[in-house]
Amino acid sequence: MVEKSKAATLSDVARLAGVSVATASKALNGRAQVRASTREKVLRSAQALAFVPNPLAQGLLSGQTGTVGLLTSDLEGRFSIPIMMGAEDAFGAGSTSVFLCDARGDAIREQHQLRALLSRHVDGLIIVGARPDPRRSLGHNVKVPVVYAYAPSDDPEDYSITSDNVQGGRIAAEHLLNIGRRKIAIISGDPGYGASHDRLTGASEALQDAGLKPVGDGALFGSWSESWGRGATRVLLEAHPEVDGLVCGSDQIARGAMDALRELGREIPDDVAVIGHDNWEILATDARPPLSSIDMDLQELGRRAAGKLFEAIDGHPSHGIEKLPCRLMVRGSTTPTR
Amino acid sequence: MVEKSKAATLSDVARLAGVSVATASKALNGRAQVRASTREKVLRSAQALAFVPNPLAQGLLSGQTGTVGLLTSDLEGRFSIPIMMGAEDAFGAGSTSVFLCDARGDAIREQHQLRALLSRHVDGLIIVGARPDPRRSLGHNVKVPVVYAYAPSDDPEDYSITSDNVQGGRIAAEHLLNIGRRKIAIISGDPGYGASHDRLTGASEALQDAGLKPVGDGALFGSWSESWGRGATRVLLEAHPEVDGLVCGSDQIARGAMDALRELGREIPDDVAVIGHDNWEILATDARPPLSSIDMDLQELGRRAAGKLFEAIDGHPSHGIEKLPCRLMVRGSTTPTR
DNA sequence: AAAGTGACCGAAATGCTTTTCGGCATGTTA
DNA sequence: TAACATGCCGAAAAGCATTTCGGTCACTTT
Repeated sequence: MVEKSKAATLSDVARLAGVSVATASKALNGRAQVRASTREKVLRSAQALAFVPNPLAQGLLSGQTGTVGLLTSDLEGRFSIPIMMGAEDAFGAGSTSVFLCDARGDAIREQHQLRALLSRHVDGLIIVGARPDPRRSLGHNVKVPVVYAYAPSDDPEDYSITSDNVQGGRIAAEHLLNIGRRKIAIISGDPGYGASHDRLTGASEALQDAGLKPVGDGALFGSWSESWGRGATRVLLEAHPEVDGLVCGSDQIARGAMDALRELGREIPDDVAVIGHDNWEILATDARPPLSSIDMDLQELGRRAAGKLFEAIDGHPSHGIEKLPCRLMVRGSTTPTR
Repeated sequence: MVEKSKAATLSDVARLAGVSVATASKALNGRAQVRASTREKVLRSAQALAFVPNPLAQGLLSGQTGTVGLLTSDLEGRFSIPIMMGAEDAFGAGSTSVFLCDARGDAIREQHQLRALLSRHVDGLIIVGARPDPRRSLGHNVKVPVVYAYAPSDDPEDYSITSDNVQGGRIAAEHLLNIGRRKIAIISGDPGYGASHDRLTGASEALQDAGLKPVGDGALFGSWSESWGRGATRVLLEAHPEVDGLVCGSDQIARGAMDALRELGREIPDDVAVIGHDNWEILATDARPPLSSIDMDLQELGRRAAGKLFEAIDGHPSHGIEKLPCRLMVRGSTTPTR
């Protein structure tokens, strides 16, 4: 019942309805020059045969294929996935299908995939980066609209949408301020990532606006790992035992920090409140206590990217870099019990 | 330089080469009835124009589109991703493109996506499940080859490839035996998952083969969470302090168990060795000590699924359920230091 | 020299849908 | 009633690559 034996064609429908294929086409597409009764007949025939127009033939004629390419530089990256979901969500709702390609972080491979997609005459492209730092533009000789998601293009003529890490860092720190913390330290992530610096900038600004400075020198860079979180926390607490709030560059770092705090005998969140970044559910919800975090709303980012691509395909392209604000997810690690 | 201004067609090539489109086609496709010098001319023209045959036109004629559908029931599930990568890897190497669809675990939505894929005349389908329990078959009225990955079909006529959880549980326990542990307990996961039972079965068999029985009653079911791992470990150690090895149903459980063990003052792995399942890098490698685990080799599973789908498309379908063996990943949690 | 044999190339059909344009028939107006 | 307008439908082309089949030309054979 999923598919008829041999996929009915338009001429099958026309024959059954007793009209020409031209008339059948017009009837099905709502063209004007068809009598109501004729249209009715055609529609019933199409229904009976479970007719679905062949997209290949349609595309051959119109030039539009109803497909888009989703080219990720790295499928492993957990950030690409929600973006893909959002995009797939937005497209799937219409009648657009998504070609998935993974470049494995390899530029050669990316070129290859790109050619494959273009040869299939995709109507547009979404380029999903693995990390939120700028990447090289595909250039203007690609004749279909392109939207860059997560990793913005280095060409301001392109349209890119990425996460607002400065704002994310800001609301993380503001949240700790809101629950009354004043001795707030910041543990950043890998200094090779722009996101590390942006998040730090945002958090620092928030503290500054409150007339405060981060405890320590505010430039604790390391890696995105739990062990860095543990190590940094120990060093930090040794030098500044007065710390009562910790803004961490990622959830992994926060998990490590929480481990270290527990081993140092600090209660979370009563002695020290901790907030992470990324809202990586599996790490955040199962922590002790559950970890508050900053959600980058990546699925929404994917949806927006898809929406912008649609607009560009319809002839209304955007330009520049759009930053999607992050959202605060409050959990036990910043909900004082006393 | 990525794409010519307007996509050269075969007749452009033919005109430039001074031959007919028929001859040009034959020359490019290696057909016999073309003089070598003519073929040469055509090839050069094609090169000059960067000619790529339009897959739409090709597909219209041949019935084959060079596309397959990848229908996942749940993109969030971290298990689908490596499988997709493997499949995309296998297809991308050839000239097949992959349509990605996410059913969000909804049967209605799945039907919708399925129709969309079939209307696009995909040459085959890979159905990726979110969990390794059997799922309903799509049935035989789908006229293209179908391969089920991770979640097997309930119809033995279909071809499915899934992870061998019994074998995975077995090698986990065997590994602990190999490093000399004899008081081994098993903490299973969610009893609603067949994988929980299978992994338990495998581990129990291994112990039995060694003339041992699992410490406790061997039926500790709970959930796939860290907190379950913590709780179960505490209960277990209270009743059976002699435990020296722990087979956990997942890496999350193992992480929880390790937390609890540390709080109980047990050294890992010297007092108690711990092994998880799934080899979820982010949890396993950053644990203290790094967590040994069982890798389901999901990327290979995806590649195999793609390979089998190719064979089926070529007219050589397989049937039944194939189980892909798991691999042991040894890390610090089972590498005694004294 | 006439008939025959390959080798090689091109016209045309195929696959399916959409669109344009011409044509038929009915109804309307002078 | 003749001329015209309108509404509706169908033939045909376009979009592109592939394949079949018929045809041309050069060369061989008798």
